Amino acid sequence: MIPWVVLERLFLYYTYLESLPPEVEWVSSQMLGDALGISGDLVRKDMTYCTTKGKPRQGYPVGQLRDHLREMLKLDLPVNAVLVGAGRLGSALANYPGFRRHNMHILAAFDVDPAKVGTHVGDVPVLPITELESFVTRNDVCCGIITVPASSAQEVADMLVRSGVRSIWNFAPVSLRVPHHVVVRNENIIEGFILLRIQALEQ
Amino acid sequence: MIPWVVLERLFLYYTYLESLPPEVEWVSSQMLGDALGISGDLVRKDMTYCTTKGKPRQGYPVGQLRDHLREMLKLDLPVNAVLVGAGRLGSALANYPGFRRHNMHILAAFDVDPAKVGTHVGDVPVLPITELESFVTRNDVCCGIITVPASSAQEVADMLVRSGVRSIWNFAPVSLRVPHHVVVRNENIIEGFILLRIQALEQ
DNA sequence: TAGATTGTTAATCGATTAACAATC
DNA sequence: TAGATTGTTAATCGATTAACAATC
Repeated sequence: MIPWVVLERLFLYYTYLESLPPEVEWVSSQMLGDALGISGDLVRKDMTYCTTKGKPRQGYPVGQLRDHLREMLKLDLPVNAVLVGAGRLGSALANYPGFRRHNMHILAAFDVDPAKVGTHVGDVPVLPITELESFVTRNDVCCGIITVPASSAQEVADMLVRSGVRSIWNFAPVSLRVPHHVVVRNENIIEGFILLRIQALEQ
Repeated sequence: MIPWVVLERLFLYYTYLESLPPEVEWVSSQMLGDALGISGDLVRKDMTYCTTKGKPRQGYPVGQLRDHLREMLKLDLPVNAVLVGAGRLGSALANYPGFRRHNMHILAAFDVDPAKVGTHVGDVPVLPITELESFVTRNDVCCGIITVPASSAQEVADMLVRSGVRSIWNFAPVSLRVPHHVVVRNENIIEGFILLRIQALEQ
């Protein structure tokens, strides 16, 4: 119901509020916006999605707003995920401290390489890809993270869909085809770079 | 001049055209769109930014369009970059094969940790952070990639700006403040996850 | 009180979709 | 020719910005 663009900004607000020292009790739309490169107008508009109300001349109550955003973004709800592809990127993600802090639990990584099976990436065990589907089904995994090469990404996505995940986070540089009930987010690494270089070269 | 959203899609088109077998000589807007989850209408609209023209009943000439997109996106122009932060994510990026394929050269990585200095991530040498500014100035580096923790990201960004990079690709979960002439792309890893979990949980 | 800041409505802007004549 | 597909214009949609009355 809340548009994605708004959700993204709500999460930015949340992160910023978390970073404030505890003695800061009020924050104005202007302050919030300036810190994040967003106009104060837009911040106030976004706030209409929150039940937390501001006060003229004071702004918004930091603690209350932060807690409310935390609830809206469901940050307290634990979510189980698996990683497919235990290469360097997979390993980096498995160890990303932000995940645990936000109640995101990567239960296992899967790989085709027999040399990797049985090892760990961080403290995440690497299992054979053949066990992916039964593992997902048994462990209430709702999110699959794809960090395999582009050539096998679709195949992995199909396996994840079959095993019942509701969302896929794709780091392979391809567009995945999945049924409507599965949400996909493409994180096309190279694309960011291309855009940056174009911008930088044009100046 | 071409809007970012369009540039992103042009790159998707390019990637798709590259993946086609050589015997495919023509591609219609419908085909292109279907493969990428984009409407044919929008594909044709995007094509108005290209000088390559399509033909009624045939579509667009694959080879010509691909070459033209390659030129528009300046994929042949080599670009030098440096990596700041030689942790797991930095290491994953240093070894990402797509960069070299797209003429993106990561010349060096920088880190504060003396244990890392002198080693390599992939075939990229790790240098002390104190040498960052002089290295960037001497080697015509136009892009800095930040993979340090959030707490030191702004400091690193300031160093990069001082040394004259024109673009910054930021993987730390903070909003960076930089002058107008520097382009920043934030790749806030955790944000993608948060959005996915909300979508998946709401269904 | 005066002034800062909210909450909300109206105006603007830009991107996508729809429609359709032109064309091979 | 008939039909598929382009290129382009108009309509729609949604997001951001501007404006301003309400309020503490």
